[in-house]
Amino acid sequence: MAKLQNRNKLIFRVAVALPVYRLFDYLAPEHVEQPNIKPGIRLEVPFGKAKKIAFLVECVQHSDIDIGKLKRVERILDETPLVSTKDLALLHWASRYYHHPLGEVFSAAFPVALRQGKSAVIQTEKRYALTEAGKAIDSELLKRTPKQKSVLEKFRAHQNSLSEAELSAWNPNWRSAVKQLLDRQLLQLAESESGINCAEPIIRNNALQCNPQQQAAITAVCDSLGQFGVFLLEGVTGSGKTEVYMQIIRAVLERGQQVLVLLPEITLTPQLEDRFRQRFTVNIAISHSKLTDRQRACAWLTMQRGECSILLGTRSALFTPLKNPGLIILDEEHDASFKQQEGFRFSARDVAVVRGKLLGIPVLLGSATPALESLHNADNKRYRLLHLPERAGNATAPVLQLLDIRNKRMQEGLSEALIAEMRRTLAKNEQVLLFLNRRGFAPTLICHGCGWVARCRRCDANLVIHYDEGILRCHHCGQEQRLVKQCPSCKTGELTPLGLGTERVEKVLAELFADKTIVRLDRDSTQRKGSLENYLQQINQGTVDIILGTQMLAKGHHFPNVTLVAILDVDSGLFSIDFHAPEKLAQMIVQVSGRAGRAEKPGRVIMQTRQPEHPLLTTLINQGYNSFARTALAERKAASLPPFGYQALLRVQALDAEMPKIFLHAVVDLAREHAKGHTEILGPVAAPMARRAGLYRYQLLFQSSKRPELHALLDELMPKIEKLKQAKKVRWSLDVDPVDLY
DNA sequence: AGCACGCCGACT
DNA sequence: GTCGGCGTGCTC
Repeated sequence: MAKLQNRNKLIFRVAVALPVYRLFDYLAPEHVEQPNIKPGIRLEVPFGKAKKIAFLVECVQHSDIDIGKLKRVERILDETPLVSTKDLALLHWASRYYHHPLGEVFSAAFPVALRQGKSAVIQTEKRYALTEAGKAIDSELLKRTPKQKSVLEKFRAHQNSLSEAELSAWNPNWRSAVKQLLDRQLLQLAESESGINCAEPIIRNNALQCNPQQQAAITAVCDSLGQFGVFLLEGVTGSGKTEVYMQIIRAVLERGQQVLVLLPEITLTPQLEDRFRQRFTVNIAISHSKLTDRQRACAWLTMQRGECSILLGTRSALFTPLKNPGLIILDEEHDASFKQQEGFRFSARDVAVVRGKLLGIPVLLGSATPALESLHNADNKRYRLLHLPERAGNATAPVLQLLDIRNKRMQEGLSEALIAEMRRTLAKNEQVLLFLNRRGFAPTLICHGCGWVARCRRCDANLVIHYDEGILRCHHCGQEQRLVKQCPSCKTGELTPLGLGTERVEKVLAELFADKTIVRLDRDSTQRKGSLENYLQQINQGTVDIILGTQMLAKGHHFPNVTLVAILDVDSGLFSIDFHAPEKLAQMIVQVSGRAGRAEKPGRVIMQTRQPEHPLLTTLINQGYNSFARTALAERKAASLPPFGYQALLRVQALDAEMPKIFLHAVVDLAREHAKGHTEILGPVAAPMARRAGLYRYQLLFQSSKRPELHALLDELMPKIEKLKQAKKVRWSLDVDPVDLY
């Protein structure tokens, strides 16, 4: 009966941004004819008591839900889909591959403003600039209106022009002063950045001369424009990858096509943007997490309409629609920040490759230290390897050496031999860079009397001493407490800092090199906005002698006058339980090394170690990253680990200590029903950090030598997991191709 | 994810 | 006697 009634009814099957796998059916709005309606458009639908934005997945004639219970779509937000059919196919693929709800995948592809239902018009930001009078006026004349004076000076400090967002970031109460300055004709409305028509020609004629390897790489990709192909550009630091990118981009632009350039989170320095703007006269859009929602929506829409030709962005920009797609570049492809680590856990690198395939365009992956997966794909001929062995210009590669510190006298992590090398370098007026991947003063506070250790109350972790702030801080949940003076346990023992952090090294450096300028670069010292840029400027002006820092030193920044790099504690990276750790350590060493010797002065890299015979280190030093990678790949193969096996990790956490385990046992029972011979179910086991931020954590690893078999299992399993009654009592998420097992 | 419905403790 | 705690269940 119901089925009869349902005939000829137009039903919209939609995805909403919820952590549920199923789709929802709605009656089409009145007077809507199917041929006009295409999947991908945004809709407003009544959902429970609220209204929600939904994405149309398909139009159907029949629903499994009783037609009387269907609600009607409230409003159609887009006349035509904002994403192409091919990109819709990409989103469906990603939802299937990562076993993540389609609505949330759609959500990730749209900028915040659009997924909240705003109309797809570009809200261009107003931009203000000093008038000629404003540039000329002596700011002292404004001293009786101090707010206007400070606004004027702000404009002078920023090339005389600022956007609304930039002003708001500086001082939220800028509007009245700006209005007064507009009235006084010291300020004017400037041309907004987007919407300028593409000027001819698209390139300024300032390309660099390329060496034969660079030329070969450019030719290889350019010959493949207009068709799918993946290229892995393996080029050491300073080998001129960016120049290769730019010359290929030029060829794409000349075909009237657009380029998507993806960069790791931290490397999105203005440096690359500057180089692109100097080279290309086309409109360039920028998209990363530090921009406002409006700015990101603007970048997304201008690319979608073809008003910009190049997009420079981070992971989340991957799904930006392109009117005329021509090329996807993903720089530093090995970088872990391309993997989204929460919610919809996707690898921007892997999805970019699939996108290139669907769009029929080349994908260019670049790195000095390619991921083992990528090298393996090159071995299989799935990717084509392009090699840039030479450093451009006269720069010579840095020399890597191990410094055996066994039984050596150490001063807060610095051996005497290293200190002597530092003095020699500084005497030549050259800079020294010290790398230690641990913030704070010391990672442990221990009682010399009774052995008590300062632990986080909410995590299985020690509290880190931050002397400068007078606190103990947990680096996993952020919890802080006052630095205690007396042992809370025995009340008598002496509290001793154990281990080494950047703060502690900074203090000893200040004693050992009292006449030198030392800069510490880590998350703590660069928290204030712009302070990192400030420090980098000081370093490049040569007013800094010793640079000390964490991970953030390893990426992107050029320090031309640094001739000595020291990695203070290379050993701590050698003994991680995660099988990715050797790869990450080798990449880190090579990346840090790349900071030295970029100019004509040769660079040296000293690694302090108590494991001077460790094969990872000796292979890397004597034979280079590629040989290390070969060895590591052979080990992965022997153990059937990725990329020779396929993994998915089900993570669970809950306030209750037992629930995660109980839930995972129920999952294992379900999984055993479906698992085939090539797939193993490992666990449940406690997560390496069994408690974090007050939640107890367990995990279950699926591992298979056959990817289709693993995915078939997950296809069956995930909807059933969702319905498990224990699932409501825990927070769970699936991570396909996990890159860290924490 | 929100948001409401639904049974057990400290308050006017 | 009520206000409200967050456990559980649903959303077309």
